[in-house]
Amino acid sequence: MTSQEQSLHYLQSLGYRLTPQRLLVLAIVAGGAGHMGVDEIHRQARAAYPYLDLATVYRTLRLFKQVGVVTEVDIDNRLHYELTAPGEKHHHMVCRACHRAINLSPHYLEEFRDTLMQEFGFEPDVEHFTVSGRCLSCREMAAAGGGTAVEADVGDGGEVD
Amino acid sequence: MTSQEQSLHYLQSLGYRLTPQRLLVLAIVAGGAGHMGVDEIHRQARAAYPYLDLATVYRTLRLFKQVGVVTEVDIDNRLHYELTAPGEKHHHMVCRACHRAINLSPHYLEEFRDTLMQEFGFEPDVEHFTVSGRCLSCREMAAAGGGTAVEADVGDGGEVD
DNA sequence: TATGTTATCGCAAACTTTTGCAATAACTGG
DNA sequence: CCAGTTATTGCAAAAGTTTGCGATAACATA
Repeated sequence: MTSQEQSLHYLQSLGYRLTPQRLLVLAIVAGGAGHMGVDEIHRQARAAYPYLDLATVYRTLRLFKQVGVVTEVDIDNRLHYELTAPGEKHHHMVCRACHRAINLSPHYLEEFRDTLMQEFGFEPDVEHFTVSGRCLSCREMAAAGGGTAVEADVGDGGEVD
Repeated sequence: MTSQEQSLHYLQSLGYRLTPQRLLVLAIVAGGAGHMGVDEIHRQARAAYPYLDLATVYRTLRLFKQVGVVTEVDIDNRLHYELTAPGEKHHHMVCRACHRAINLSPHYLEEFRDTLMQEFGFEPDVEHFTVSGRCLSCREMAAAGGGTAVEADVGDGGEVD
């Protein structure tokens, strides 16, 4: 049983229905390399099934995220999704300057999570976890370029995961 | 010199201009108790200066956040802002079920931050940090209510901060 | 104080994401 | 396999947030 089929069984066991739209979106996210933007998922989905609406894509991805099938990453104020790889989960550090996403092993979060659970009874969503910040190269660049007030507008950002 | 005036001087020292709109927005956020929604800030601002546009409020708050004057908190997919209190900074845990925000002392983040800096050279924005998850009471409720697939729609959420 | 430069504003429109609603289709039980 | 229940869809519209652009006003210099 592939991991896709597992996800589908899991959805069904939770009482959700298996629709062609959901199969399609899952297949596309599974097929894509790394994080995919919502619009790209929608575009690919339309190629196979032209009637599929953007709202359905959003709803489907929200559901997938809720049950843990996909992982949501916010890159430059836009939602991106990737398959949650069980066993080799990872989180993300997204640079606020170049918008590149760097993988982060869950190991770094475990301690933090445990502390929050013990101290506050608060269960953080480490499944869907993203830290924003500045990556090494952007920090170096900023240090070299020096401190103008008006921040340089950064282009599209580069390859991701 | 009040902390508001300090913020304004700081803005100016970075090369940003001091405009009535910025003074107004800063005063309102400083005057509000706890996190304020963008629309509420806008409404209050309009009372004093009816021409002030929503886009300006957004731009102003984004700038304030960027320079660290305010802290952004995402509550149920809506942006909220509060004054960054230097010396007594805190972060937030936002419950994804009841949307309540619980304060989190920076102490819990320091170690995490140091690790990321050392291992990856990545400087996380712990200034503007929010963990989503489920709070104690919502977890207990979920455990009692048990596992229907369709999640109960949760109301407006309660007091914050 | 007068003048030039340019960051900022207001407005309008775009973009991203969410939501209401009637029609449809997935699952259930007979 | 058929009918009933209701989750899900597509569509349209709203809500929240961002952006382009010409006009304005803040700051610097003289």
